[in-house]
Amino acid sequence: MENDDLQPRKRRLTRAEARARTRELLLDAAARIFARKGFAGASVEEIAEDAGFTIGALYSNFSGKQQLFLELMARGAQDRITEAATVLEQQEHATPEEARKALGQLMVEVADKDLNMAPLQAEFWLYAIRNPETMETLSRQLQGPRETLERLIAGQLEREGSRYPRELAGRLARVMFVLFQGMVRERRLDPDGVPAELYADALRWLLTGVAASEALPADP
Amino acid sequence: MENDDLQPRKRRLTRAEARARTRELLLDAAARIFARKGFAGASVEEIAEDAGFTIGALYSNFSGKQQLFLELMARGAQDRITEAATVLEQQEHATPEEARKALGQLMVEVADKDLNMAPLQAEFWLYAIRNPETMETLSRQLQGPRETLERLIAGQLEREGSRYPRELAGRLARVMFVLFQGMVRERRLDPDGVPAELYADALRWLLTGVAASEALPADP
DNA sequence: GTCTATAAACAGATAGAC
DNA sequence: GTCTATCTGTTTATAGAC
Repeated sequence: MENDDLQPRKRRLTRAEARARTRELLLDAAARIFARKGFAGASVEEIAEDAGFTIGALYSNFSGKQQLFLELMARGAQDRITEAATVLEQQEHATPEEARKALGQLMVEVADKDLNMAPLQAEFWLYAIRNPETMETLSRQLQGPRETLERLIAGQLEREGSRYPRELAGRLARVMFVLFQGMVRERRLDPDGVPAELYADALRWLLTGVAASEALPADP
Repeated sequence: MENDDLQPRKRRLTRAEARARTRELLLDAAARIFARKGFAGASVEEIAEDAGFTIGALYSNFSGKQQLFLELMARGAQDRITEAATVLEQQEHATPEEARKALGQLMVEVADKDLNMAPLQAEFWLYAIRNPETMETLSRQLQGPRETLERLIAGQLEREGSRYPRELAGRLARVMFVLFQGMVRERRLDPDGVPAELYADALRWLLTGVAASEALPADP
Protein backbone atom coordinates (compact mmCIF):
# COMPACT_ATOMS: atom_id res chain seq x y z
CA MET A 1 0.00 0.00 0.00
CA GLU A 2 2.32 2.65 -1.25
CA ASN A 3 0.12 4.49 -3.73
CA ASP A 4 0.07 7.45 -1.40
CA ASP A 5 1.26 9.88 -4.01
CA LEU A 6 -0.24 9.06 -7.37
CA GLN A 7 -3.99 9.45 -7.37
CA PRO A 8 -4.74 12.33 -9.75
CA ARG A 9 -8.50 12.27 -9.18
CA LYS A 10 -9.01 12.19 -5.45
CA ARG A 11 -5.68 11.84 -3.75
CA ARG A 12 -5.52 12.54 -0.07
CA LEU A 13 -5.29 16.25 0.59
CA THR A 14 -2.17 17.63 2.15
CA ARG A 15 -2.57 19.23 5.53
CA ALA A 16 -2.40 22.69 4.01
CA GLU A 17 -5.05 21.81 1.45
CA ALA A 18 -7.35 20.31 4.04
CA ARG A 19 -6.99 23.41 6.14
CA ALA A 20 -7.69 25.68 3.20
CA ARG A 21 -10.76 23.64 2.34
CA THR A 22 -12.04 23.86 5.89
CA ARG A 23 -11.56 27.59 5.81
CA GLU A 24 -13.49 27.88 2.58
CA LEU A 25 -16.35 25.76 3.87
CA LEU A 26 -16.51 27.85 7.02
CA LEU A 27 -16.51 31.07 5.01
CA ASP A 28 -19.29 29.81 2.75
CA ALA A 29 -21.36 28.82 5.75
CA ALA A 30 -20.66 32.16 7.39
CA ALA A 31 -21.93 33.97 4.30
CA ARG A 32 -25.18 32.01 4.44
CA ILE A 33 -25.72 32.47 8.16
CA PHE A 34 -24.73 36.14 8.25
CA ALA A 35 -27.11 36.80 5.38
CA ARG A 36 -29.90 34.96 7.16
CA LYS A 37 -29.38 36.25 10.70
CA GLY A 38 -27.12 39.27 10.48
CA PHE A 39 -23.77 39.80 12.13
CA ALA A 40 -25.05 40.21 15.67
CA GLY A 41 -27.81 37.65 15.26
CA ALA A 42 -25.61 34.87 13.96
CA SER A 43 -23.85 32.54 16.36
CA VAL A 44 -20.49 30.95 15.69
CA GLU A 45 -21.94 27.60 16.71
CA GLU A 46 -24.56 27.86 13.97
CA ILE A 47 -21.91 28.75 11.41
CA ALA A 48 -19.66 25.88 12.40
CA GLU A 49 -22.54 23.42 12.33
CA ASP A 50 -23.74 24.63 8.95
CA ALA A 51 -20.25 24.03 7.58
CA GLY A 52 -20.19 20.55 9.11
CA PHE A 53 -17.68 21.33 11.84
CA THR A 54 -17.70 22.30 15.49
CA ILE A 55 -16.86 25.50 17.32
CA GLY A 56 -13.36 24.27 18.02
CA ALA A 57 -12.54 23.84 14.34
CA LEU A 58 -13.80 27.31 13.65
CA TYR A 59 -11.63 28.86 16.31
CA SER A 60 -8.59 26.95 15.10
CA ASN A 61 -9.01 28.61 11.68
CA PHE A 62 -10.29 32.06 12.61
CA SER A 63 -9.76 34.34 15.55
CA GLY A 64 -13.50 34.63 15.99
CA LYS A 65 -16.76 35.89 14.57
CA GLN A 66 -15.37 39.27 13.59
CA GLN A 67 -12.51 37.94 11.50
CA LEU A 68 -14.89 35.64 9.68
CA PHE A 69 -17.10 38.59 8.85
CA LEU A 70 -14.25 40.85 7.78
CA GLU A 71 -12.81 38.22 5.46
CA LEU A 72 -16.20 37.93 3.81
CA MET A 73 -16.40 41.69 3.50
CA ALA A 74 -13.03 41.82 1.77
CA ARG A 75 -13.92 38.93 -0.51
CA GLY A 76 -17.21 40.51 -1.55
CA ALA A 77 -20.67 39.15 -2.15
CA GLN A 78 -20.26 37.29 -5.43
CA ASP A 79 -19.70 40.07 -7.78
CA ARG A 80 -22.53 39.84 -10.28
CA ILE A 81 -21.89 43.19 -11.86
CA THR A 82 -18.39 42.34 -12.97
CA GLU A 83 -19.67 39.02 -14.20
CA ALA A 84 -22.43 40.69 -16.18
CA ALA A 85 -20.26 43.49 -17.47
CA THR A 86 -17.79 41.09 -18.99
CA VAL A 87 -20.61 39.13 -20.56
CA LEU A 88 -22.01 42.27 -22.14
CA GLU A 89 -18.57 43.38 -23.22
CA GLN A 90 -18.00 40.14 -25.09
CA GLN A 91 -21.43 40.07 -26.67
CA GLU A 92 -21.20 43.49 -28.31
CA HIS A 93 -24.94 43.74 -28.29
CA ALA A 94 -26.39 44.92 -31.52
CA THR A 95 -28.91 47.47 -30.24
CA PRO A 96 -28.81 49.45 -27.01
CA GLU A 97 -32.37 48.33 -26.37
CA GLU A 98 -31.25 44.71 -26.28
CA ALA A 99 -28.45 45.56 -23.88
CA ARG A 100 -30.88 47.33 -21.55
CA LYS A 101 -33.27 44.40 -21.62
CA ALA A 102 -30.42 42.04 -20.79
CA LEU A 103 -29.41 44.22 -17.85
CA GLY A 104 -32.99 44.35 -16.61
CA GLN A 105 -33.13 40.58 -16.81
CA LEU A 106 -29.89 40.36 -14.87
CA MET A 107 -31.30 42.60 -12.15
CA VAL A 108 -34.30 40.32 -11.75
CA GLU A 109 -32.12 37.25 -11.66
CA VAL A 110 -29.84 38.65 -9.01
CA ALA A 111 -32.77 39.76 -6.89
CA ASP A 112 -34.67 36.49 -7.21
CA LYS A 113 -31.96 33.84 -7.34
CA ASP A 114 -29.01 35.05 -5.32
CA LEU A 115 -31.06 35.69 -2.20
CA ASN A 116 -28.05 36.11 0.05
CA MET A 117 -26.29 38.85 -1.85
CA ALA A 118 -28.44 41.85 -1.02
CA PRO A 119 -28.80 41.11 2.71
CA LEU A 120 -25.08 40.41 3.00
CA GLN A 121 -24.26 43.66 1.28
CA ALA A 122 -26.63 45.49 3.62
CA GLU A 123 -24.90 43.86 6.59
CA PHE A 124 -21.52 44.93 5.25
CA TRP A 125 -22.72 48.49 4.87
CA LEU A 126 -24.17 48.64 8.36
CA TYR A 127 -21.04 47.13 9.85
CA ALA A 128 -18.83 49.57 7.97
CA ILE A 129 -20.65 52.71 9.04
CA ARG A 130 -20.70 51.44 12.63
CA ASN A 131 -17.02 50.47 12.54
CA PRO A 132 -15.39 53.16 10.41
CA GLU A 133 -12.01 51.44 10.51
CA THR A 134 -13.54 48.84 8.18
CA MET A 135 -14.96 51.31 5.69
CA GLU A 136 -11.96 51.09 3.43
CA THR A 137 -12.30 47.33 3.21
CA LEU A 138 -15.83 47.68 1.95
CA SER A 139 -15.02 50.56 -0.38
CA ARG A 140 -12.27 48.55 -1.99
CA GLN A 141 -14.64 45.65 -2.50
CA LEU A 142 -17.13 47.88 -4.29
CA GLN A 143 -14.51 49.72 -6.29
CA GLY A 144 -13.73 46.79 -8.59
CA PRO A 145 -17.24 46.25 -9.95
CA ARG A 146 -17.80 49.98 -10.28
CA GLU A 147 -14.67 50.45 -12.33
CA THR A 148 -15.63 47.58 -14.57
CA LEU A 149 -18.97 49.25 -15.11
CA GLU A 150 -17.21 52.54 -15.79
CA ARG A 151 -15.06 51.03 -18.52
CA LEU A 152 -18.12 49.46 -20.06
CA ILE A 153 -19.94 52.79 -20.10
CA ALA A 154 -16.93 54.68 -21.41
CA GLY A 155 -16.73 52.23 -24.30
CA GLN A 156 -20.43 52.55 -25.01
CA LEU A 157 -20.29 56.36 -24.99
CA GLU A 158 -17.35 56.34 -27.35
CA ARG A 159 -19.02 54.00 -29.77
CA GLU A 160 -21.97 56.36 -29.86
CA GLY A 161 -20.52 59.10 -32.01
CA SER A 162 -20.94 62.19 -29.84
CA ARG A 163 -18.17 63.39 -27.58
CA TYR A 164 -18.56 63.66 -23.79
CA PRO A 165 -16.67 65.12 -20.84
CA ARG A 166 -13.93 62.79 -19.68
CA GLU A 167 -15.25 62.23 -16.15
CA LEU A 168 -18.80 61.54 -17.27
CA ALA A 169 -18.40 57.75 -17.36
CA GLY A 170 -17.34 57.69 -13.68
CA ARG A 171 -20.33 59.72 -12.53
CA LEU A 172 -22.74 57.72 -14.63
CA ALA A 173 -21.26 54.44 -13.41
CA ARG A 174 -21.84 55.51 -9.82
CA VAL A 175 -25.46 56.37 -10.53
CA MET A 176 -26.14 53.12 -12.36
CA PHE A 177 -24.43 51.11 -9.65
CA VAL A 178 -26.48 52.69 -6.90
CA LEU A 179 -29.62 52.26 -8.95
CA PHE A 180 -28.91 48.58 -9.52
CA GLN A 181 -28.37 47.84 -5.86
CA GLY A 182 -31.42 49.86 -4.88
CA MET A 183 -33.70 48.13 -7.36
CA VAL A 184 -32.56 44.70 -6.26
CA ARG A 185 -33.43 45.62 -2.69
CA GLU A 186 -36.72 47.23 -3.59
CA ARG A 187 -37.73 44.19 -5.61
CA ARG A 188 -37.41 42.02 -2.51
CA LEU A 189 -40.15 44.03 -0.87
CA ASP A 190 -42.37 44.37 -3.91
CA PRO A 191 -41.55 42.08 -6.85
CA ASP A 192 -44.46 43.31 -8.97
CA GLY A 193 -43.52 46.94 -8.47
CA VAL A 194 -39.99 46.40 -9.78
CA PRO A 195 -40.11 44.33 -12.97
CA ALA A 196 -37.17 43.94 -15.32
CA GLU A 197 -38.72 46.55 -17.59
CA LEU A 198 -38.49 49.22 -14.92
CA TYR A 199 -34.74 48.85 -14.76
CA ALA A 200 -34.54 48.89 -18.54
CA ASP A 201 -36.68 52.03 -18.55
CA ALA A 202 -34.47 53.72 -15.99
CA LEU A 203 -31.41 52.91 -18.07
CA ARG A 204 -33.04 54.27 -21.22
CA TRP A 205 -34.00 57.49 -19.42
CA LEU A 206 -30.51 57.91 -18.01
CA LEU A 207 -28.66 57.23 -21.23
CA THR A 208 -31.03 59.24 -23.39
CA GLY A 209 -30.79 62.11 -20.95
CA VAL A 210 -27.00 61.93 -20.91
CA ALA A 211 -26.88 62.03 -24.68
CA ALA A 212 -29.26 64.98 -24.76
CA SER A 213 -27.74 67.05 -21.99
CA GLU A 214 -24.04 66.18 -21.81
CA ALA A 215 -22.87 65.84 -25.40
CA LEU A 216 -20.09 68.27 -26.23
CA PRO A 217 -20.11 70.33 -29.41
CA ALA A 218 -18.25 68.41 -32.07
CA ASP A 219 -14.74 69.67 -32.70
CA PRO A 220 -13.54 69.97 -36.28
CA MET B 1 -52.95 75.32 47.22
CA GLU B 2 -55.72 74.36 44.89
CA ASN B 3 -54.25 75.36 41.58
CA ASP B 4 -54.09 71.75 40.57
CA ASP B 5 -56.01 72.29 37.40
CA LEU B 6 -55.11 75.62 35.90
CA GLN B 7 -51.50 75.73 34.83
CA PRO B 8 -51.59 76.05 31.05
CA ARG B 9 -47.81 75.88 30.67
CA LYS B 10 -46.64 72.98 32.75
CA ARG B 11 -49.51 71.50 34.67
CA ARG B 12 -49.04 68.07 36.11
CA LEU B 13 -49.58 65.37 33.50
CA THR B 14 -52.42 62.97 33.86
CA ARG B 15 -51.51 59.34 34.25
CA ALA B 16 -52.42 58.67 30.64
CA GLU B 17 -50.28 61.56 29.44
CA ALA B 18 -47.31 60.50 31.54
CA ARG B 19 -47.61 57.02 30.15
CA ALA B 20 -47.81 58.30 26.60
CA ARG B 21 -44.77 60.49 27.21
CA THR B 22 -42.79 57.56 28.60
CA ARG B 23 -43.71 55.53 25.55
CA GLU B 24 -42.52 58.30 23.22
CA LEU B 25 -39.23 58.71 25.07
CA LEU B 26 -38.66 54.97 24.92
CA LEU B 27 -39.45 54.89 21.21
CA ASP B 28 -37.07 57.76 20.51
CA ALA B 29 -34.33 56.04 22.46
CA ALA B 30 -35.05 52.78 20.67
CA ALA B 31 -34.66 54.53 17.32
CA ARG B 32 -31.24 55.83 18.35
CA ILE B 33 -30.00 52.55 19.77
CA PHE B 34 -31.37 50.37 16.97
CA ALA B 35 -29.72 52.68 14.45
CA ARG B 36 -26.43 52.50 16.32
CA LYS B 37 -26.36 48.80 17.18
CA GLY B 38 -28.92 47.10 15.00
CA PHE B 39 -31.91 45.05 16.10
CA ALA B 40 -29.99 42.02 17.33
CA GLY B 41 -27.10 44.06 18.69
CA ALA B 42 -29.22 46.40 20.78
CA SER B 43 -30.18 45.45 24.31
CA VAL B 44 -33.40 46.51 25.98
CA GLU B 45 -31.39 47.65 28.98
CA GLU B 46 -29.44 50.09 26.83
CA ILE B 47 -32.63 51.44 25.31
CA ALA B 48 -34.28 51.92 28.68
CA GLU B 49 -31.20 53.64 30.09
CA ASP B 50 -30.87 55.93 27.09
CA ALA B 51 -34.47 57.00 27.61
CA GLY B 52 -33.82 57.60 31.29
CA PHE B 53 -35.78 54.63 32.58
CA THR B 54 -35.12 51.08 33.67
CA ILE B 55 -35.92 47.73 32.12
CA GLY B 56 -39.03 47.42 34.26
CA ALA B 57 -40.53 50.63 32.88
CA LEU B 58 -39.86 49.44 29.37
CA TYR B 59 -41.59 46.13 29.90
CA SER B 60 -44.57 47.84 31.50
CA ASN B 61 -45.05 49.81 28.27
CA PHE B 62 -44.01 47.32 25.61
CA SER B 63 -44.17 43.57 25.34
CA GLY B 64 -40.47 43.49 24.52
CA LYS B 65 -37.76 44.36 22.04
CA GLN B 66 -39.70 43.18 19.04
CA GLN B 67 -42.78 45.31 19.69
CA LEU B 68 -40.57 48.34 20.16
CA PHE B 69 -38.94 47.67 16.81
CA LEU B 70 -42.19 47.02 14.98
CA GLU B 71 -43.77 50.22 16.26
CA LEU B 72 -40.78 52.13 14.95
CA MET B 73 -41.07 50.37 11.64
CA ALA B 74 -44.71 51.36 11.33
CA ARG B 75 -44.00 54.94 12.36
CA GLY B 76 -41.20 55.32 9.83
CA ALA B 77 -37.78 56.93 9.96
CA GLN B 78 -38.64 60.63 9.90
CA ASP B 79 -40.04 61.01 6.50
CA ARG B 80 -37.76 63.57 4.84
CA ILE B 81 -39.07 63.01 1.37
CA THR B 82 -42.59 64.03 2.23
CA GLU B 83 -41.18 66.98 4.10
CA ALA B 84 -39.07 68.04 1.11
CA ALA B 85 -41.80 67.39 -1.40
CA THR B 86 -44.20 69.71 0.35
CA VAL B 87 -41.51 72.38 0.54
CA LEU B 88 -40.85 72.11 -3.18
CA GLU B 89 -44.55 72.07 -3.91
CA GLN B 90 -45.06 75.35 -2.09
CA GLN B 91 -42.02 77.04 -3.59
CA GLU B 92 -43.03 76.52 -7.19
CA HIS B 93 -39.41 76.80 -8.18
CA ALA B 94 -38.80 79.01 -11.14
CA THR B 95 -36.41 76.81 -13.11
CA PRO B 96 -36.10 73.02 -13.07
CA GLU B 97 -32.37 73.48 -12.54
CA GLU B 98 -33.03 75.25 -9.25
CA ALA B 99 -35.36 72.51 -8.15
CA ARG B 100 -32.75 69.86 -8.92
CA LYS B 101 -30.08 71.75 -7.02
CA ALA B 102 -32.41 72.06 -4.04
CA LEU B 103 -33.05 68.32 -4.13
CA GLY B 104 -29.33 67.59 -4.32
CA GLN B 105 -28.81 69.85 -1.34
CA LEU B 106 -31.55 68.01 0.53
CA MET B 107 -29.89 64.71 -0.19
CA VAL B 108 -26.64 65.93 1.28
CA GLU B 109 -28.38 67.29 4.35
CA VAL B 110 -30.23 64.06 5.00
CA ALA B 111 -27.09 62.01 4.56
CA ASP B 112 -24.93 64.24 6.73
CA LYS B 113 -27.28 65.45 9.44
CA ASP B 114 -29.84 62.75 10.05
CA LEU B 115 -27.31 60.03 10.68
CA ASN B 116 -29.83 57.59 12.10
CA MET B 117 -32.23 57.51 9.20
CA ALA B 118 -30.31 55.41 6.70
CA PRO B 119 -29.11 52.74 9.15
CA LEU B 120 -32.58 52.46 10.65
CA GLN B 121 -34.09 52.05 7.23
CA ALA B 122 -31.52 49.37 6.42
CA GLU B 123 -32.40 47.57 9.67
CA PHE B 124 -36.09 47.73 8.78
CA TRP B 125 -35.41 46.27 5.36
CA LEU B 126 -33.30 43.43 6.74
CA TYR B 127 -35.86 42.65 9.40
CA ALA B 128 -38.67 42.66 6.86
CA ILE B 129 -37.03 40.26 4.42
CA ARG B 130 -36.11 37.97 7.33
CA ASN B 131 -39.59 38.15 8.84
CA PRO B 132 -41.90 38.28 5.83
CA GLU B 133 -44.98 38.74 8.00
CA THR B 134 -43.69 42.28 8.67
CA MET B 135 -43.11 43.18 5.03
CA GLU B 136 -46.46 44.83 4.66
CA THR B 137 -45.75 47.10 7.61
CA LEU B 138 -42.60 48.35 5.95
CA SER B 139 -44.18 48.64 2.52
CA ARG B 140 -46.98 50.75 3.94
CA GLN B 141 -44.46 53.03 5.59
CA LEU B 142 -42.65 53.59 2.31
CA GLN B 143 -45.82 53.96 0.28
CA GLY B 144 -46.68 57.39 1.69
CA PRO B 145 -43.49 59.20 0.71
CA ARG B 146 -43.43 57.54 -2.68
CA GLU B 147 -46.96 58.62 -3.46
CA THR B 148 -46.15 62.17 -2.43
CA LEU B 149 -43.21 62.09 -4.77
CA GLU B 150 -45.42 60.67 -7.49
CA ARG B 151 -47.93 63.52 -7.19
CA LEU B 152 -45.09 66.00 -7.29
CA ILE B 153 -43.69 64.46 -10.47
CA ALA B 154 -47.09 64.19 -12.10
CA GLY B 155 -47.62 67.88 -11.50
CA GLN B 156 -44.22 68.73 -12.89
CA LEU B 157 -44.76 66.64 -16.02
CA GLU B 158 -48.12 68.25 -16.62
CA ARG B 159 -46.74 71.75 -16.26
CA GLU B 160 -44.14 70.89 -18.88
CA GLY B 161 -46.28 71.06 -21.96
CA SER B 162 -45.77 67.62 -23.50
CA ARG B 163 -48.15 64.76 -22.78
CA TYR B 164 -47.01 61.51 -21.15
CA PRO B 165 -48.41 58.05 -20.45
CA ARG B 166 -50.56 58.03 -17.33
CA GLU B 167 -48.49 55.53 -15.33
CA LEU B 168 -45.19 57.24 -16.07
CA ALA B 169 -45.17 59.31 -12.88
CA GLY B 170 -45.44 56.18 -10.72
CA ARG B 171 -42.55 54.43 -12.44
CA LEU B 172 -40.40 57.54 -12.36
CA ALA B 173 -41.21 58.12 -8.68
CA ARG B 174 -40.04 54.63 -7.85
CA VAL B 175 -36.76 55.13 -9.69
CA MET B 176 -36.10 58.48 -8.06
CA PHE B 177 -36.99 57.13 -4.64
CA VAL B 178 -34.60 54.21 -4.98
CA LEU B 179 -31.92 56.50 -6.32
CA PHE B 180 -32.32 58.89 -3.43
CA GLN B 181 -32.02 56.18 -0.79
CA GLY B 182 -29.09 54.61 -2.59
CA MET B 183 -27.17 57.85 -2.89
CA VAL B 184 -27.66 58.70 0.76
CA ARG B 185 -26.23 55.31 1.66
CA GLU B 186 -23.37 55.56 -0.80
CA ARG B 187 -22.48 59.01 0.48
CA ARG B 188 -21.93 57.57 3.94
CA LEU B 189 -19.14 55.42 2.55
CA ASP B 190 -17.63 58.03 0.25
CA PRO B 191 -18.76 61.63 0.82
CA ASP B 192 -16.51 63.05 -1.88
CA GLY B 193 -17.72 60.56 -4.45
CA VAL B 194 -21.37 61.53 -3.96
CA PRO B 195 -21.67 65.32 -3.89
CA ALA B 196 -24.96 67.18 -4.16
CA GLU B 197 -24.21 67.83 -7.83
CA LEU B 198 -24.21 64.12 -8.62
CA TYR B 199 -27.77 63.78 -7.46
CA ALA B 200 -28.72 66.91 -9.40
CA ASP B 201 -27.00 65.43 -12.46
CA ALA B 202 -28.84 62.15 -12.10
CA LEU B 203 -32.15 63.99 -11.87
CA ARG B 204 -31.35 66.05 -14.96
CA TRP B 205 -30.43 62.92 -16.89
CA LEU B 206 -33.57 61.13 -15.83
CA LEU B 207 -35.93 63.99 -16.54
CA THR B 208 -34.29 64.96 -19.81
CA GLY B 209 -34.36 61.34 -20.88
CA VAL B 210 -38.00 60.97 -19.95
CA ALA B 211 -38.90 64.07 -21.94
CA ALA B 212 -36.94 62.80 -24.93
CA SER B 213 -38.09 59.19 -24.93
CA GLU B 214 -41.57 59.09 -23.36
CA ALA B 215 -43.41 62.16 -24.67
CA LEU B 216 -46.54 61.21 -26.56
CA PRO B 217 -47.40 62.77 -29.91
CA ALA B 218 -49.48 65.87 -29.26
CA ASP B 219 -53.18 65.39 -29.90
CA PRO B 220 -55.09 68.18 -31.62
C1' DG C 1 -46.12 53.26 36.93
C1' DT C 2 -41.57 52.58 37.85
C1' DC C 3 -37.60 50.29 40.14
C1' DT C 4 -34.74 46.39 42.16
C1' DA C 5 -33.45 41.77 42.07
C1' DT C 6 -33.24 37.66 39.90
C1' DA C 7 -34.30 33.61 37.01
C1' DA C 8 -33.24 31.03 32.92
C1' DA C 9 -31.16 30.76 28.54
C1' DC C 10 -27.56 31.62 25.54
C1' DA C 11 -23.50 33.84 23.67
C1' DG C 12 -18.29 33.97 22.47
C1' DA C 13 -14.22 32.16 23.59
C1' DT C 14 -10.73 28.77 25.69
C1' DA C 15 -8.35 24.36 27.38
C1' DG C 16 -7.26 19.95 26.98
C1' DA C 17 -8.43 15.21 25.03
C1' DC C 18 -7.78 12.59 20.91
C1' DG D 1 -6.66 19.71 13.04
C1' DT D 2 -10.79 18.81 15.09
C1' DC D 3 -13.89 17.74 19.01
C1' DT D 4 -15.79 17.86 23.87
C1' DA D 5 -16.46 20.26 27.95
C1' DT D 6 -16.59 24.34 30.32
C1' DC D 7 -15.86 29.16 31.91
C1' DT D 8 -17.52 33.78 31.96
C1' DG D 9 -20.31 37.37 30.69
C1' DT D 10 -24.61 39.06 28.85
C1' DT D 11 -29.32 38.70 27.37
C1' DT D 12 -34.51 38.73 27.70
C1' DA D 13 -38.03 38.60 30.62
C1' DT D 14 -40.45 38.38 35.13
C1' DA D 15 -41.81 38.94 40.21
C1' DG D 16 -42.39 41.63 43.85
C1' DA D 17 -41.16 46.00 46.50
C1' DC D 18 -42.34 50.84 46.64
